[in-house]
Amino acid sequence: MAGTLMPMHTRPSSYHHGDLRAALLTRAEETLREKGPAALSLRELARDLGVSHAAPSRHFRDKQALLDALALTGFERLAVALEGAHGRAGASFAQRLDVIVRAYVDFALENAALLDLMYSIKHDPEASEALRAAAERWSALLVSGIEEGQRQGEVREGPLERVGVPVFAVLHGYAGLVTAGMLPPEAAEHGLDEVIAFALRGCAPDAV
Amino acid sequence: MAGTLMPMHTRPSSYHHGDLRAALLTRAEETLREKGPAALSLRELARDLGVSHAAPSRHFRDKQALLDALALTGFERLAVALEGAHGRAGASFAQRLDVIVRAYVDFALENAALLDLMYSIKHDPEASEALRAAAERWSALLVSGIEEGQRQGEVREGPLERVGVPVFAVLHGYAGLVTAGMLPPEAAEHGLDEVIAFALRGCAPDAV
DNA sequence: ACCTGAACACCGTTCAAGT
DNA sequence: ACCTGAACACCGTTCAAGT
Repeated sequence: MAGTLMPMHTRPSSYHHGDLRAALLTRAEETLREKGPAALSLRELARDLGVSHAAPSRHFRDKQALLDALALTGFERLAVALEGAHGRAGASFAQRLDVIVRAYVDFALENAALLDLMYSIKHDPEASEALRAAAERWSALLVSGIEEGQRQGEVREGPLERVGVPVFAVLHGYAGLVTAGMLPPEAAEHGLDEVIAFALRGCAPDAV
Repeated sequence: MAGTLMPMHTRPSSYHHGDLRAALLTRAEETLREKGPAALSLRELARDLGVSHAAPSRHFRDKQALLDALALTGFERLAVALEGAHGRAGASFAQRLDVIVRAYVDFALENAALLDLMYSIKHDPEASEALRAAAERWSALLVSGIEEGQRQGEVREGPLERVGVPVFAVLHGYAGLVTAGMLPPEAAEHGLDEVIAFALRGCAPDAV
């Protein structure tokens, strides 16, 4: 679909034959990972890619728009990672929860700065629509897992949002504590196992 | 419209007889609350307080130092709020947990931007020492609550860090989800009750 | 001691102009 | 269409100099 006659060998002066937008996002993610959010500057991004400092504005209205787009790709990658893990999980609720929790925490550890960005996006009425949709793609996985667990009798009854919220909270909170370095290393060691066991007890039906 | 009644009883030229540091922190907290972290600028702070833009550097080595100090005051206020709530709590573990969780979430809602800052501080070997101490002042409350609960037989046995980490995680995660606006209003409504019940089940001893 | 004023090297954003 | 170059109004940080 892309330019049929475009030479692939790079001519330095017009290297970005239409994919400057993608190149900006890729580079932004690299510097976010390597140097943190404070080091993200449109002008430096442009410099790195060999375009003028005004070029990015053709693809992102302002800096926030680039951050929004970056968060969006983050939610998409998170969804892909979790869907992959879910596909490899066993049939019981305990197995699915275990696999999803581990995949989420793995993603958080490998993309700490990006995850932070994802949850700190300003909620413009416009951008948040797309973001919420992307975020829901993976939380739907958690929700359907709980729903299935209820059918199997492994999860207590109750409205989905209610049973799901606490599980979402432990997950999100543990990932946040670990990536913020708020847990001493000893606690982080087996902390994840404890969190999973804790969540399972919290989800379990009342004894009869 | 503003000009005529200016003087107050403050001499505009040297109002800060030694408490510029405190004034900077107070004003920083206000603009953090009102206009968000992106709007925090040393130069604007100085302008607001009627000093030169170089004056803040006498009290804070750089911007990060001011943010660190701001986070520190945040942890101190959080500790005070939780200790107050804890003092008013009942004798059972369930009552103490309820009171602490609600106080934490209240603090998170009233100081969303500040809490964000508190947990996103760069961990310089130096600043993090004081920060960790301040953070531990309130988490010690949670830990001793759990310890007491174990003595009362309301909380399952196990090393403190392990039992405490999941509780800390739900708390932190729920507060984060709410302040980030990631929960639909219906879910936020009774979400807190569900989170507390969930945590209690997670802490409960195994049935015998 | 505490603060000022100027200077430096950066920003994000806008806009006429080039190709 | 896509990008450039200059311009504008901001930053944080440093430092000689004032009081």
